[in-house]
Amino acid sequence: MTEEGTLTSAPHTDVRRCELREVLDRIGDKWSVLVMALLSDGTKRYSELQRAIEGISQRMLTLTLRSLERDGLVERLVTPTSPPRVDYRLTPVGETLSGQVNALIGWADEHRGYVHAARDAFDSRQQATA
Amino acid sequence: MTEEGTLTSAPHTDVRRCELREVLDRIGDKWSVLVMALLSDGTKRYSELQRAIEGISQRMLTLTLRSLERDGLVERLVTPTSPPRVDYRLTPVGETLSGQVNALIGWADEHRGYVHAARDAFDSRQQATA
DNA sequence: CGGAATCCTAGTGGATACTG
DNA sequence: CAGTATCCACTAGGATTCCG
Repeated sequence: MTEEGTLTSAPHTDVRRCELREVLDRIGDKWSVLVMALLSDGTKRYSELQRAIEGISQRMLTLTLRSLERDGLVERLVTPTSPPRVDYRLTPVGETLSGQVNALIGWADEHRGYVHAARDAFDSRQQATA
Repeated sequence: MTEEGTLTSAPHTDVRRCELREVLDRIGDKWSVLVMALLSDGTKRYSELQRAIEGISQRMLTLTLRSLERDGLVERLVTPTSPPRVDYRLTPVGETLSGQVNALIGWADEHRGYVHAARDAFDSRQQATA
């Protein structure tokens, strides 16, 4: 311990850093939470998701669903008819994460005005400087 | 309304989609929440953050701090001495977001075992197929 | 000390075409 | 319908250098 105490703070920060990164890697991507938000309304087919999300490519929808399935947050239900039918739904754990995300949306909802105002103020300050 | 009702679900989803994207863009990047987590322990200097986060480049630390400041989540306090001293701290709103992030960490903590297990199971299933 | 500017690479994700 | 495969563009972010 070469003279710490003043610079490095609470060691628990380091511990939590790892899992923090994990969640963020999980939900921080472009589509995962959007898919989960839709599935929180109930089971949906692949094509339903594709149309509902609008802007997502087939590639990304598939990749997103796969990784959600891989992590046990979404379940894939295949009905081997012709044409095939595949439904997706949240697992119980997926629902809990969806709940957390909703809390985050709540925060955004509550503070969006503040953030936008701060942003505008900052930008005009910058322009004044430039 | 050209035959909806069966495919597109709850319209509130669309509404929330936007703010959801905004929060995620805000906290989804590589460093923002890490910086906020550190600042939740109290005011810190630029160099303290740089050493504490370890792995962050000067460029990214500066960019991260700037965007957090821009959104009114972090405050920048300059002491024009020589050499200069700059401190950063969370704003009250920044603290509330930090709280949300902590909730997310809580979720990760609680379910990390489940997610890892699901992941391993999925991967070995894939390998069996291949 | 606390940055800004420039350069460059790696990974994320879009467009398109093809398949069971 | 529900994907897979390939190619390509963009940008987040790292390394380095310079500045007040």
